[in-house]
Amino acid sequence: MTVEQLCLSVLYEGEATGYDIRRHFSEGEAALFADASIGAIYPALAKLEAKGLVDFVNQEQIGKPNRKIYHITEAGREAFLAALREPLSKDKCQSSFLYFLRFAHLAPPDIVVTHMEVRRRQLAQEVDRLEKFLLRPTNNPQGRWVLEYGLAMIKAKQANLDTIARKIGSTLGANCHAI
Amino acid sequence: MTVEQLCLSVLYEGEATGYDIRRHFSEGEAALFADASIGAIYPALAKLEAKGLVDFVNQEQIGKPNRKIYHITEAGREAFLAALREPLSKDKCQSSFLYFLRFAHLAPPDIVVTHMEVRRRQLAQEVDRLEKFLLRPTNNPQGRWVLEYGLAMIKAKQANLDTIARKIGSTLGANCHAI
DNA sequence: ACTTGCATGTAAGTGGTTACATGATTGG
DNA sequence: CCAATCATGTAACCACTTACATGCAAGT
Repeated sequence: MTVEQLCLSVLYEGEATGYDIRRHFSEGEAALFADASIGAIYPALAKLEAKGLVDFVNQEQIGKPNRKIYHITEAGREAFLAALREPLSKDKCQSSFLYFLRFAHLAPPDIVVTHMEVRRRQLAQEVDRLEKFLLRPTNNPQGRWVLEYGLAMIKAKQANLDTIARKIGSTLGANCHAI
Repeated sequence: MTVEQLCLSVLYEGEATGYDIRRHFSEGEAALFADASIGAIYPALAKLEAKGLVDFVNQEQIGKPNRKIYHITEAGREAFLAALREPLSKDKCQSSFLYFLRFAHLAPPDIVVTHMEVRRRQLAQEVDRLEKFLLRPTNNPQGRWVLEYGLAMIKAKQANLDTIARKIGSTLGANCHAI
């Protein structure tokens, strides 16, 4: 799952600019399983073009910057399908929130409360976002699976957060080592 | 969540060698929210020692290599607590499995089936592992929260996998573009 | 005989991130 | 008037991964 492969995967399903691809991984459904920053996407697209896996058309716009609209080539399709047959690397997840929670008894209670509230808000927002995606009728089955997976994860996180929130009062009150 | 901070967090709760710390993030509960490779841990410990945040005792063993047993210093404790007050970076998750699933209709059906089976086995294994951890009576409340969180996530993943497995036969059979 | 576990460490290479540069338009 | 959105790109920097080097003991 390098940025190059991720770009190819987006272009497999349709034309896009670097900027479009970025949005895919920040706001789109692809954000559920990967990330790609804008500073990584542009060099990746340049490399893909050098390899002949993608090409682009320059589109001039009035009042807006030019866009390079990228398309996957036949060689690109083949490369993508070939990559899909390779063994999967193991999933990684890195949660600063969970790390914090693990040592919550060492942090000032007000910070704990703030982090919990922020988390709650973020999760609710994410549920909204995904449910809107699911309402759109154009999703293919695979896209829906991913969205449903994401939604299930977030709802499990919400349930967990509630459980912890209930426990946290007594525990933190009792043996808080923080200032 | 740099490797240095992760090392500090482990040493805050007790002495450990670099090797011990590695196990913490590969087999321990900390694996649920972070990762740190052995090649990153040793340099991190050296830097922490240079900063005076940790120190170590050399322990010679018979029939086994020497161990450097690291301890956190008072300055180290302060640095760790200070870091705990800083804003949280957002959680990242990268799932090759989900990426594959998103494009499963383009992969040969036998590969899809294999990946699903491997996934099922991995999830079951992880449930076992976490449940054993939860049986141990020595966990502090925060440790238990993390474990329960991890368990809830995996069970949600299992439920989801079952749902998809049921759907996958019809969908893949109908519009498989793969060879 | 071979692999795995224990245990430390280095060094080359990679695959990013972050910040910067540019610039017009739209909205608060 | 300032920030954000659209849009591309570069370059310095960074943290980490991977592979290697070493070596003994115990299990298969």
